[in-house]
Amino acid sequence: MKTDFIPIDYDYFDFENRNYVKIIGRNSSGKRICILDTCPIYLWAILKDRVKEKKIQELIKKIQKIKIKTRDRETKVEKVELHEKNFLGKPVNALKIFATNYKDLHDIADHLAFAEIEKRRGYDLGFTSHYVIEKKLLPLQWYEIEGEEVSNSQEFGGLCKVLDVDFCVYLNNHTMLKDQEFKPKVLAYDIEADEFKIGEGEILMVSLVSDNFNKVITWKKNGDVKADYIEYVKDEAELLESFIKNVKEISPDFLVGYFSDGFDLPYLKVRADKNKIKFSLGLDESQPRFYRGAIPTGKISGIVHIDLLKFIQTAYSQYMQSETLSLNEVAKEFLGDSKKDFKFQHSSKLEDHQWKKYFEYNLHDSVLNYKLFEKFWPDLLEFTRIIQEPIFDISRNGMSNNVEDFIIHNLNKFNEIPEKKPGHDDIVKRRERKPYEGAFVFEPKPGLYEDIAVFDFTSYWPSIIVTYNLSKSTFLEKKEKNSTEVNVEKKFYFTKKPGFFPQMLKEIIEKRKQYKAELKVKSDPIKTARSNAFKLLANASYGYQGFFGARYYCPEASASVTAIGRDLTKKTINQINKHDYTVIYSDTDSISFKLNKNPKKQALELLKEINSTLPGIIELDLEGFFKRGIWVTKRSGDIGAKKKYALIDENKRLKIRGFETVRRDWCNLAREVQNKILNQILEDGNEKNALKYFKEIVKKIKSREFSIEEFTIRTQLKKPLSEYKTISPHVIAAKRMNELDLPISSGTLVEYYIAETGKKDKLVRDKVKLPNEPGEYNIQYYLEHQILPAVENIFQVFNLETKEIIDGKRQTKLCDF
DNA sequence: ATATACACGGATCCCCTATTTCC
DNA sequence: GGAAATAGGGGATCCGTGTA
Repeated sequence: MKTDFIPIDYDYFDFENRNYVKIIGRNSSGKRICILDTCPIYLWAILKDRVKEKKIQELIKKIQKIKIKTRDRETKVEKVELHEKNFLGKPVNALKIFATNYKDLHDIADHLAFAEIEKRRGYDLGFTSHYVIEKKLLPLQWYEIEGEEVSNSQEFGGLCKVLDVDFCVYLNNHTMLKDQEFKPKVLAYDIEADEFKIGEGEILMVSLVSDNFNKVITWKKNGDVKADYIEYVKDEAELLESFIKNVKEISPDFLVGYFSDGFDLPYLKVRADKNKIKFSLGLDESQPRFYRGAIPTGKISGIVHIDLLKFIQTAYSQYMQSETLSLNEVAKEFLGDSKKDFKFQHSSKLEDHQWKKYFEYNLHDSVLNYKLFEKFWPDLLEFTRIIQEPIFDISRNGMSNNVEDFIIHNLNKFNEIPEKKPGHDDIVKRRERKPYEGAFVFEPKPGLYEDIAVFDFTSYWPSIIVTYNLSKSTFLEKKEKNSTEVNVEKKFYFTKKPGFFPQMLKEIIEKRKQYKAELKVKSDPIKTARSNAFKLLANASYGYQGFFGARYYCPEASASVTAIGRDLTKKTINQINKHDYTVIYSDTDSISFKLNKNPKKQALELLKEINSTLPGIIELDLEGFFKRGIWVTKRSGDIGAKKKYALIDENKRLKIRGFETVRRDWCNLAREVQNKILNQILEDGNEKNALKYFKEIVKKIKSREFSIEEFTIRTQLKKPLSEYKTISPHVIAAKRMNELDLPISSGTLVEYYIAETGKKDKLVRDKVKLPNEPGEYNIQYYLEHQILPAVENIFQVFNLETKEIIDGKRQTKLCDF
């Protein structure tokens, strides 16, 4: 049969010792199709230089005879071919050694201890990656496929018969089609249970949201709530059965949750086990499979289970305003919507009239999940297409994995044999490496400045990698003729013959440029996010080379990137200073400078001039013009603080970096007060109003006019309690929570405040109280350790000693101004 | 489990010295 | 009067959270 087809979910199985791929997807009329296919499996044996033809032929014969007996099966080398390939950019002779099953590749590699063989590679890729590379049937791209329909056949042990799809096809050939829209079928879900620990309590309700479909399944009939979205069932067992039934009826491509890898899906599975119900969500009636990790991963056969939290974590968290990645905050930021108001209580404590709210709350969580998926779908799609791994993995992988997968799937264009993953010993050694020197940060002179321009290099590190061809495969052990020389601690040399990694990176940078251009035409949050996501992928490519787990680890390249970057930034600073401007500050790829009464147009001319001298694809861009900006001193000493500044543009929009205002581990009041003062000073151009405001605040604090919430300090636990060497206030707070049976773990955002104790406690931690513990905020602590530190350096710019305002002394210095 | 380095700043830890306390 | 305990100063270290 012939049809169009878009591959969505990839899985594989063994039949008669051979690997087969099982791809679930759709055609344009919405029919669900399963494709079965196989591909040759092989590894590479890279031969040493100058092995004679005769020797090679002998070697091939020897390898062809390899037979391996493992505990459960017998296998052999199927055939051996000689190829001319590249490895790390250098031409090599390599034997392509074919096997029956990809799981045998490791064993075969172990049997290749021949003197003629230099290295063995390509045995650690995984079958799905292998298949996609071999057959180029790429995820989420449209194809015309042709093959034999096997829907009702007994082949492969009757696999197709149990599969809940419209057609099962054994693939003969496929050609890529022009892109057309694909609107996936999405089902969002969310559960509510009494206990947080997986499977400890009963599941009270589960909500499901899809296109024109809203449902809450529950067995809690308290309050007799009537609503058309509620489906009442008898008990938890029926709830689970109804959940399975609903999923099967809707038959989504994507089942979407939030933290559902770590909560909803495993919870459902454990409760199903307890109720002796087979949790057969898969299209082949299989139960979800969980893969161990810090947080388990839940895979459902044929339906892509997406945990939005994971994708947001790797792709967006760095660029978000939200301080936590809770569904509520993320929904607020991306949807302008939030969770329904409902205070969690144990169901036994709920009164009848509260249940309606609970159901609505539960339903709305799924609504948010559904909407978030819609928001992120373009991004998931782009990431999947460019990286070429199944979306299930793309949505969960960290950035290093994404970069590496991108490389792996593009190696064939360069006739490259893949490098292997580092082994345990390599990793240990790599982790001991001293950090290489990073970016250059200019020490600012504290002060309030007027009329500022900010330039920045676009995708700085990646464009240096591309321009100077810096990577593992281009790194030279010794100086060669016509090579690039980089002065780091010693001299590093790189060939000028373009390497595959820099060339691939160029593609990512171009994508990023394209999205940024679109963003400039018309901005919306998702375009911003997408542009940032590609920026992240590009920047991660730089980090990747310095990452100990990378196949293409090359700290020499990373160190060279930053060395070149430091030089170029400094050179550009000098160039700007020479043109009658004054550089105030610079960090890595950005330079802020005073216009010194020169017109903006002139600064843009300078930008053009600089750009004409920049090498390769390196480009300097205008970040913006600003009316005023403030830089302050460090808390210790009187030198200018780096990574701390605030700017205001013509439209009174603030850009605050590094200040306590943007740090979540400071109490709200300190952050608010600092924000207002920065805003006021930058708007007014002087400190008068700000100072008046500050004095009022101090008075109010002293007369206890604020509530405890304003003083709550939030700090995240970054590891298990037992691993802390220093018992800091947030550790004490966490310990207290633990005693009260409140759930804490690595990652928990601990909240506490510093209270009056009446005693002469030396340590801050002795004054810690949890938000709901009765007490009064410690006036002295908050003034001296939160409010004052937040504003002191700002007023110091105007030669004001704020300490005296707190102590209530007369303001002598004020008159001096 | 894990992209990199640079940077700030609070709180505690730890060592040393000076002072106080105890017998 | 001498030894032990305590206080406090200051630098080192831990820790969380930013910027790029």
